[in-house]
Amino acid sequence: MEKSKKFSRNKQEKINSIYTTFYELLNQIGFDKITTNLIAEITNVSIGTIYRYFPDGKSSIMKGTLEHTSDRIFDIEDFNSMNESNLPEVVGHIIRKHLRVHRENYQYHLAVNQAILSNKELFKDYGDTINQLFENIAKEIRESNNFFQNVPIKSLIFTLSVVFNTLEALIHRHLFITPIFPTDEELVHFLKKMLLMIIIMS
Amino acid sequence: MEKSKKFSRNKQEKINSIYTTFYELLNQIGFDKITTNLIAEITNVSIGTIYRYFPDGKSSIMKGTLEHTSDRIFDIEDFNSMNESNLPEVVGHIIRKHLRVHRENYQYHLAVNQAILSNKELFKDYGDTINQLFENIAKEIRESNNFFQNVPIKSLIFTLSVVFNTLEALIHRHLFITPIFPTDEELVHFLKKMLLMIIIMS
Amino acid sequence: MEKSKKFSRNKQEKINSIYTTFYELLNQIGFDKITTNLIAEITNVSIGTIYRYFPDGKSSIMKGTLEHTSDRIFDIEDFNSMNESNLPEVVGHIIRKHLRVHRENYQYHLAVNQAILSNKELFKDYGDTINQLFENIAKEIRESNNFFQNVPIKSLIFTLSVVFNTLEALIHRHLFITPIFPTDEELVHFLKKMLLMIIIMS
Amino acid sequence: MEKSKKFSRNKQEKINSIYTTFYELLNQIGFDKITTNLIAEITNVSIGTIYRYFPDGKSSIMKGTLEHTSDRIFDIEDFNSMNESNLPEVVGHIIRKHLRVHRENYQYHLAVNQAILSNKELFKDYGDTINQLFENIAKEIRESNNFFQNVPIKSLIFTLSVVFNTLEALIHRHLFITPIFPTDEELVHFLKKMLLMIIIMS
DNA sequence: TATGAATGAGGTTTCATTCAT
DNA sequence: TATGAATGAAACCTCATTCAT
Repeated sequence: MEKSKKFSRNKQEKINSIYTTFYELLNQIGFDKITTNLIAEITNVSIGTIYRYFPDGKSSIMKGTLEHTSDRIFDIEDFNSMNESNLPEVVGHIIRKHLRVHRENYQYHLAVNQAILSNKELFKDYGDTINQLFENIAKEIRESNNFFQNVPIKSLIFTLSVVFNTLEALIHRHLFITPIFPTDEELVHFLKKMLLMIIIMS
Repeated sequence: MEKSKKFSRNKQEKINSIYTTFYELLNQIGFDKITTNLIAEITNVSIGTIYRYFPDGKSSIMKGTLEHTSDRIFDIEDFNSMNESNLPEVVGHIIRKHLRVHRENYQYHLAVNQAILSNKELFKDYGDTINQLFENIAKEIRESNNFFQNVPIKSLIFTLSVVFNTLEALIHRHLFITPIFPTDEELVHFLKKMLLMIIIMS
Repeated sequence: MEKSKKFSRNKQEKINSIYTTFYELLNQIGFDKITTNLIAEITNVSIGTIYRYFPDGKSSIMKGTLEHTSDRIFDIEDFNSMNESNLPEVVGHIIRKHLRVHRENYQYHLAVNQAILSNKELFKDYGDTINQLFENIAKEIRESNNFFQNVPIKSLIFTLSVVFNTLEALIHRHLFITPIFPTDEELVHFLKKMLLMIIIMS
Repeated sequence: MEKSKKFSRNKQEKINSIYTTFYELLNQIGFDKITTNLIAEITNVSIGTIYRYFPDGKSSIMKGTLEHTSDRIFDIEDFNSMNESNLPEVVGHIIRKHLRVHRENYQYHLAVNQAILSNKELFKDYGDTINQLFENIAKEIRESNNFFQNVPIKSLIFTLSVVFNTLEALIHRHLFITPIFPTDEELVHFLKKMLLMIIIMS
């Protein structure tokens, strides 16, 4: 009954299902093979509608997806509970979590990387979003955690960024290019040492 | 009749110039914008011929290029001269060289990464080639350099591999995803500390 | 509630602003690039409303604009002041004015010509309007100007029509197809001679 | 038998049939309604082939057609036989011929005008072609016809051009916009007077 | 009566690949 | 073997028009 209507009006619903379809397609066939027509067909939305909400087509949707799906990169709680004694433990936890998230959304993260490589533009805003996130985390952990109080805020943000980039870079290579260590646990062990060193040295 | 004959090259010559053209085009316009017709035109070889030697077109050529151009990842000489006292210096040299090579062949390395992500198959042989290279380097430097003589060969290979992967991972992220440090020199400085740590700790 | 009500106009007001928008758009971007959606957006009227008043969309609006904007082709005053001695002067004035109006509304006149060529139907009424105009002018100038009193009315109308057509034809070609003379002033000079000849010979 | 071949190779034949199809379509449905797909379908040539020979699609074909069909605008013979005594006769002949050609290819000339108005670019080269033609005619008639010998060549070219433009402008208006005279013969009579005047006055 | 979200036919163009010569 | 003209599927995107609200 609902279905027989030719024009169904529910803007947000449509946008969401476009995102959902896109996300699923990323996992199923990868960024390169996705076309606007395919998205339209699967979402059961007309191409016109897709271009109404995403004027640049595929790349607009990818851009939106990056922000929309913007997975919790770091949970602030992890940092808040951090202190001198549990530092290694917390860092280990963060690494493990990060690795797990990437494994669980393997195809998605692969596709995001593909998308970034084929269109750096896409990543511009995402980069800003992440930097914003670092600033927020830095502020919060300095407030709630006296362990970080005498670290200058700028320095804290920068350290966070280097840690994050190192983490991402090595996990990316390990998962998508070639395994750096025979087991994930060895990678975690290695990363723990590296990241602690970065934190301590800065 | 003999005179009017066009300058005709033999099979291998043609294949080589296809590779050359392809490599140059990668750096000039990037993987996405290369078309088989363009390769044919520039190489002065017919499309038919291209498909004769590379039945899958562009991706065959990319695959071949990966093996063909397999750039000297590490120069063995760099390692041979290495000893306890000049270790930091040599590592710094290697990092700088690696970074420079990637910057100078930006599009090529970008394309290689794209190719790997979209077709892991392609990377299989390349991975083996690299592992082979590590073994060779390990053997050679143990022979020529008493600094490494009491390190077990397996351990040496493994350390080389971790160092290389870390180096590649961070340079890749710095160049293709987002700059990790404001300047290349800061990245080099950071990498130097990291890699030395890895070497020392192993 | 009353307060939040948008400023709403009545039917005729809307139609008029659609015409105005259309006319401005013609001169700004040309007929081809105008879309119904754009008209709606700029006029601040919904597309639905546009289709309510102009069931055939763009071409309806063009048709209406032709009648609505029916620019003063000839100012009767110009003729009224005409006499044997100032004939060349007045003719020159009319030509210059005509040319200026076309230059100033280049895109509009271009669009009108395009519209006529692709849909002669559209021009039917316009043609009648113009003929009516000639009759009116002929009558008026005969009444107010004894210079034309002994010319038979039919003949006067016909002469007016030939003059007008010649004028339009040459200005049209000069502006829209290819410049007939290097400068506008040379065209005016040429047209003056031609039109005077036509007038004298008839 | 011939038909069963999937790939038939006859470059020039294909180009010619594209022109033929285009010309016929101009007469049948007009420039605006022609699409590359339609041309391809009717000509029985793939779209790819069309774009191989006409890289800008429709407008390339129109451009080519303009040059290809470039109807004999003036027959040089008409001018060669011209002298002081038969001038009116020859001019009349040229006008009648011109008018007849336009009547016989009404739709084509209409379409050309439409095309020019919607894309002036198209006309650029055509304009040059015509100017070239005037130069050639001017040279030839000065050589073969002592009637024109003491007219400066520049002046002759210019007069030809003004005559041609006036002729075209009025015929265009008479045929495509609104009849200037009740009968063609009256138009011819009028044009004859006008053109002779232009020739004499210059 | 007014709105504007939604539609989708229809146009343009590209390029990997085939195949007649 | 080599050639390159020819193919056509498939991508992109626009915009006139419809219709649920």
